[in-house]
Amino acid sequence: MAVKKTLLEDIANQLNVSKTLVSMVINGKGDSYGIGKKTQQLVLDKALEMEYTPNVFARALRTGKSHLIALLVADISNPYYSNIAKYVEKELAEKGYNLMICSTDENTKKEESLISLFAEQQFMDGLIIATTAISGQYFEKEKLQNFPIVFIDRYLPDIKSNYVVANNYQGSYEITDLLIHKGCKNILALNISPSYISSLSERIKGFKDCLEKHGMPCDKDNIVEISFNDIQNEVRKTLVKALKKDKKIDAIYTLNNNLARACLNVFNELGFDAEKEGLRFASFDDISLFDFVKPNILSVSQPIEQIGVEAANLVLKIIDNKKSEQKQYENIVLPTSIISRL
Amino acid sequence: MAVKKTLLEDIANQLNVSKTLVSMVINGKGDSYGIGKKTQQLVLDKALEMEYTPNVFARALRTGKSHLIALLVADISNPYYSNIAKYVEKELAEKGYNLMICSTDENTKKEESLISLFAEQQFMDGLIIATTAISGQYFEKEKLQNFPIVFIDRYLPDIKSNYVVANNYQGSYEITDLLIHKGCKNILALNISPSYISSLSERIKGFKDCLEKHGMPCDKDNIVEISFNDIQNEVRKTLVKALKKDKKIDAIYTLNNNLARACLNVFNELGFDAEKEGLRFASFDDISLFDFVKPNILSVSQPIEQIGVEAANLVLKIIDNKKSEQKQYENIVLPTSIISRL
DNA sequence: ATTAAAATCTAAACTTATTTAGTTTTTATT
DNA sequence: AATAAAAACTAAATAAGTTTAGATTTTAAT
Repeated sequence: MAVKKTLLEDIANQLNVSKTLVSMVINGKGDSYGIGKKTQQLVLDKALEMEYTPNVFARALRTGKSHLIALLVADISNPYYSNIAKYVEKELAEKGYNLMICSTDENTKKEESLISLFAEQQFMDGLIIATTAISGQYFEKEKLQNFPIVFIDRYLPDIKSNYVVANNYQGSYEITDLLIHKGCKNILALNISPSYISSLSERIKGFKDCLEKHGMPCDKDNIVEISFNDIQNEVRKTLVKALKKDKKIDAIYTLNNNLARACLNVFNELGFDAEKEGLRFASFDDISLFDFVKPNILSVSQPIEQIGVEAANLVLKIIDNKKSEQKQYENIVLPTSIISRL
Repeated sequence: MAVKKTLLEDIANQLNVSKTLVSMVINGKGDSYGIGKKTQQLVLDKALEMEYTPNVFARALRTGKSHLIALLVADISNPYYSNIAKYVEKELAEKGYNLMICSTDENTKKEESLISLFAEQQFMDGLIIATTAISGQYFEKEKLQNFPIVFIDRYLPDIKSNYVVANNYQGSYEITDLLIHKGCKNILALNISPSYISSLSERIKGFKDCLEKHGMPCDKDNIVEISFNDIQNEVRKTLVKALKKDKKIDAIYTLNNNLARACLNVFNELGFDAEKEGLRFASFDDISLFDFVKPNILSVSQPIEQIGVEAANLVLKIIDNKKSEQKQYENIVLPTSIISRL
């Protein structure tokens, strides 16, 4: 009934050679092990004929390499992550690796249990992660010390690590600068809490520094933290309050695409026309559909393809370096660009 | 230097029992194999203390089960797929399975090689796929006969299979009906070629049937096929021509979200204001940002969460049924809803 | 105190590859 | 033809679990 798979041994039996030899040839080590040319061809032909595909598990068990890389993100349905995932996958596929994508739901416990599953028994050869961790503590575990990890989007300032991130500080500084040049005097920045995440804290820093440089005050009312679990409601409350204040705001700057979306929803709910009211709207993260959204969105675009490609190559590099024991860290910071839509 | 992992045997040695016993207890089969209660507790405690995590490969090699499900989609950065992925992942995680997501780039060769890798050596316990295949031929391969596969989004009419799809026919019929009720007399439908894909052909059928029912002509000019590899350019050409024709079109209906995006791009390029020109815009697939896009988009929304959840459960069900040898197919067709935005 | 029955536990086989440490065969040299 | 060197090949160990078949040990019954 069930078709049984072709094994190395089946090929060996058909050709009256050892499975050792077959294994060597299949793995392209025929020459280095001094297997005769004709024999090699025979094996290759027979393998094709019998539709041989190696058992991934037996191979990984023996070699300790799975040729799998995991990508852990908070939410794969977020276009920022799913676009990165696309490029990571593409780049890895070219190098003979498969990618396993998992969502952690911004849940640190889930993140840790996945890392444990993936790393501790070398299920994965490496890991690319947009971590939700507060501190680097978990990653200092002895068992993770030798495991190739590349952080993307965010890094953990308290530990040494390999990471690939956008220049969040500069992007944020520049978009703030643009708003100010367009005449904005009272900008409301919406941030996500928990805001310890490096990318967010740097965006905030860029925002503050820019205000300061222009001699503009930045009181508490200018930055509101929205808690991740209740974005929509908290944004609504915040906007309703901010829009009817005496000292009217003339720009809203959301620190990520989820917040931008939430704001747009509130505008719709309230029937608020930002453009008519002379309110500028800016956001970190650029999404392709922003091109068609009203009001116009000024945005900071991250080099998504580059982040994906660099992260993939960095993790492979670390895997290669593992043999040579020297441990050093690479930190890649990529420039953002401003999409001005005016 | 490198920390060595805890093995079953390490636990066994510490407790002076056999690794057989440890394995049984770890797998929750202590009772059924008649292992004493105290012994079980000892093993569990020791395993925790030594931070034991089983080697996934050794286990999978012996049992033939990996507890991995693969999700193959054409493009993970398409929000339609990434949203489905999110729910599939969530549902599977609850049942103790991990999901591996891969993009095929609408490339049939890549799709086949991934399926071969995943299925033929039981790398994966099951597969959920939005196939790019033209026919069911590849899936009739003997080696795939016993492999749990669930099609999503599209199915292959020429073979029996398990699938979970939206009711493309009805969704398309309804949105066409809505356009007509709004007074549209000359609708331009943009389709993707290759259009043999079941979801697209059914959408076209719904469109045509609805026109016919209303006694409206549907000549060749009403449906244009855009080839997948050059969407943007072909859409531009098509629209430029259509907008300056004598018999002016009064609605555009794009058959998926990629086409919608391309149309919006062209509107922007041309500075064409659809609303002012009295042109309605409709699209199959609803994307959350459509809420804020100008012109207003009438759309067919697919039950994304439901598709993900049903697909996950169906593949698990097939895996369970495999033992009992009876082979029957489940075809789940879920209703769509119209988002009218007027 | 035996013996049978029930309760616990274990040795060894098994999963499918890779790798080590050889062995056998062929070729070249004297 | 004998020997050394090179080329071609292989048996067995190994990776880390699970499962089978059977061995002990304990308890219960006479």
